Amino acid sequence: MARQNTLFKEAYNRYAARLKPDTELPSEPEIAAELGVSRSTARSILMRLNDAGIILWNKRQKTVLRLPTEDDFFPKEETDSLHDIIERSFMTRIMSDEAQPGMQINELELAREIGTGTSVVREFLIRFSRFGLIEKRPNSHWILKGFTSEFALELADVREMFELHSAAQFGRLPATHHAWEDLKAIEREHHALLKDFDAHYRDFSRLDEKFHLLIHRASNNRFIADFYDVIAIVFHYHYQWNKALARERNARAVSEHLDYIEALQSRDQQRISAACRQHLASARQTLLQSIPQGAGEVAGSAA
Amino acid sequence: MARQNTLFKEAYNRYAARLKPDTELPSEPEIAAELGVSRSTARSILMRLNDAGIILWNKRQKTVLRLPTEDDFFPKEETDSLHDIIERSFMTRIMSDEAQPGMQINELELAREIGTGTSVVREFLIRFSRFGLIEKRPNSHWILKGFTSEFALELADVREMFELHSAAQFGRLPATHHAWEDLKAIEREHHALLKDFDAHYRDFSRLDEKFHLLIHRASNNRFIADFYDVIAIVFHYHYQWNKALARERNARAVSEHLDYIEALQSRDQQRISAACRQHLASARQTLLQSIPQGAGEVAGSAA
DNA sequence: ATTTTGTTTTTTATCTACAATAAACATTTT
DNA sequence: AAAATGTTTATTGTAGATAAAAAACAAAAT
Repeated sequence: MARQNTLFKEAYNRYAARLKPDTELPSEPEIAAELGVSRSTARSILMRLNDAGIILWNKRQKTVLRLPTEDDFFPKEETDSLHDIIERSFMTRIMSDEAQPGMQINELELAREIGTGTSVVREFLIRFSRFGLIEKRPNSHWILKGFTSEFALELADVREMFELHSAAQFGRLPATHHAWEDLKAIEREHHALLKDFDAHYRDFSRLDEKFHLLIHRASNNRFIADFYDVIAIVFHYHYQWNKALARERNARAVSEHLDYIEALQSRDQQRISAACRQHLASARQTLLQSIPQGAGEVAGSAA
Repeated sequence: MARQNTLFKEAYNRYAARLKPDTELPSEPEIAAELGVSRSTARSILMRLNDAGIILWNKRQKTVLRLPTEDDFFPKEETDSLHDIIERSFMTRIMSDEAQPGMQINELELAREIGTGTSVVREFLIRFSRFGLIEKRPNSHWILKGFTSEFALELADVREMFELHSAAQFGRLPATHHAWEDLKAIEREHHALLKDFDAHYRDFSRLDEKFHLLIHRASNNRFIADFYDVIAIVFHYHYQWNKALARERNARAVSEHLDYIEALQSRDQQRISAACRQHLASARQTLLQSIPQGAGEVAGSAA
């Protein structure tokens, strides 16, 4: 098959879930905009809802007849985009113990294991290469550089440069800028998390990402924003993978965040810089401690 | 056809050009290593050299009979890799006046104009997107963000952060490190350039790239190294494109480079930082001055 | 006159096939 | 035995085909 209609299925599920009984649905362009898809896809969704007897569709009239049942939804396996499937599958492999730095990556083999064509895998690898974890030998294979301590150090260095810059910019934002409200909201979320920390400390990673993203946005720089994707993906899989001492780590990070937020709100560049450094230094520590031991010592590609 | 044998042709030309009359050629693996290709490709080259009567090849015996003539070489158009062709073609379009920021990029159209398949164009665009000049709308087209003043400013900001960091690292390199010799050599090249500046100032761009690359290498950071590709490509096409005032610009840059080199050699972090800032500030100026006027304002193309 | 729906066209995402190239294996030569 | 050559196999790079999705165009309804 040339292409899976996962977008349609995913959007269908999304829309079906939010239907309210005995209501009228808006116009096609409006539905499309709500779902973030084209009108063609929106129409396909309406058509299927109509066929399933969930709505009655006649030109402008679109009446919800009943709520969808479990059976009306597409199963979750069918709604993942190919790109997400490959990313998950690939990251799991990269973070596993079998993955040794210096290892070759075989496009065809990867494609077969994931159950997809080679071109998608290929395009994924090209996109993924900007994360610095793999490298291409032209006319030949990819090489896994691996999640090594060198990687973590290089990542942390750039992160520090960028975040110091962004945090300084943040401190210069005019008082009317909406980022200040966003920061307040994030501060409240931190306090809420602390209220019942034992029950909620696992939610910290989401909040962490949100906080740093807000800061990086202040830089208004596409290269910094793009680099934040690298950090986000590394931390995302890193959190999933290394759960030891999560409670202590997160507790420390929350308290550092609160200092950092306070410093930002003071708009005192000295304080901002100090709080930022403090937090990033301990984030660096955390990342380094989670590197699989022995990684980096294997096969330092000579060729 | 599935694939062009441009690698073979390019390597053939390269090898034919360095043949010396009445000599014996080394073993196949040795030739392959010299050319940076696989033994299969090296053998194809030998086979063709033999067929053309340029060498006599019998197992281990490979005697050069005559030097290749003009006709023996493949024409230059046939030795460019597809990737290079696409890059050139695409950069020319991007830098041209017709290219307005916000414009859509059509894969199929690009492929047709370049005379190639869509997959190569697609993969090129994915790779190219890290330069921050284009952006993808998922399930839809690419958008040209364009060579605007925002782009130049964002690029210059990151460049300054990275180069200050790298230059500081450079200053800490042990005296035995070969980078110091490389720096000396580059210093000499600058002086040589100055000797007959009017005749040679156009060679400066090559030297400029070499100099900054040397500095960035000291950072030993893959993200900084990767980012330098962005700078290099922008400056490469920028130099080609904006030749006005080249002499003055280059004269100024050479003198700044010499200060910068001296500062590095002093290993005094204060001096290094000052010289680096000085030079990057004027590089930023230069880049900004070369932005096509009106870029960034999508609608009206002023006369 | 603008918005909505109906219909058609264009473009992207993905798969498959195949030549070029690399890599592996087998045989010969030193 | 080690290195070189000869031969076969595996993998990448690229083109072309096709379904999904977006976009454009046309007709109808407010």
